[in-house]
Amino acid sequence: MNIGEASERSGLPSKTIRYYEDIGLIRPDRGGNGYRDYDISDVHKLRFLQRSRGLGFSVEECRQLLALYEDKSRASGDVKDIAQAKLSEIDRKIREMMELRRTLEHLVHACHGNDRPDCPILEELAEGSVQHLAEQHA
Amino acid sequence: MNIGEASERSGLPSKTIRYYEDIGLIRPDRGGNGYRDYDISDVHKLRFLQRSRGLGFSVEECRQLLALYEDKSRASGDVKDIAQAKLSEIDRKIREMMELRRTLEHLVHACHGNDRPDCPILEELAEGSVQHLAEQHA
DNA sequence: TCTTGACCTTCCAGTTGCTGGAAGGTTGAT
DNA sequence: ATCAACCTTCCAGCAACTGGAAGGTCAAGA
Repeated sequence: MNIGEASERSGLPSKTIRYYEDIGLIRPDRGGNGYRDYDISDVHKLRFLQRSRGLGFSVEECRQLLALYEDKSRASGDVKDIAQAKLSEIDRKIREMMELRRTLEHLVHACHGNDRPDCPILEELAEGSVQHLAEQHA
Repeated sequence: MNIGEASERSGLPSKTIRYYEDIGLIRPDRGGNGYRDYDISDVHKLRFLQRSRGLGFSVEECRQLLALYEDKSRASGDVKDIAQAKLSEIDRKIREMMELRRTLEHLVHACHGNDRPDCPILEELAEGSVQHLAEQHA
């Protein structure tokens, strides 16, 4: 099938599929006209990529997962390790975001939001009461 | 003061400070030797930038906030609007991440993680039971 | 005075993961 | 014949820096 159909079936834009080929994630055949020719197993891989990217795995992690996916002799522990590392990372990001949210909400509530020029949000950004947060992100 | 001291005092790497100048966020003086010369108000702006970036504002949003910060006649409502929009965005991101976390955790728990080749994580990635999630992210 | 090392300068390139557009070839239908 | 809708490659750009090369400057010590 052509790239357009592979795109529809995998849920990935054609541009992205070509990009994945550029970086060596998939290698479809070529027809006599120079068009890429995808078979069903290519579509499987593309869907696999679409889902794992959607789950927050980086392209490099996806490359590892795909290699494990294709390697029938792999150990499931290898996969679990990658997923678990990603889980911790997500937990960390969630914690950071909640901190962020708390600080921002505090600022928003402190601001009367009228037409007068004094603004607690800018004051705190300038003075540094929110420094602990800013540094957490650095 | 030179860029190194401004860097220390603001908590931003010199590279980043030069970059902020490139994109027009600050305009320090230059000494006779061509070195950038920062005064205390430059350091205030840099700290302001460091904190607002740390709070998740994009550089363009920081540019707006900085303009408001410098404009003594601004209305605090303008600032509140920006902060509130950012708050909603963060809420949305947190919700997405929690979804992600839930799915990943499910996968990790389903996987026995031993040396046998069958792996529930890869199976689900391949079969698409996590599709609802992947699509949320697209 | 010379030299060393820590600064500073500019410019160019790379990162991640695509996305957009230009310029052109192919295909299928009317 | 021609038209749209495909497909191809290549080049450029997004955010927000970061790294490195090549070179200028400055202060202190031998």
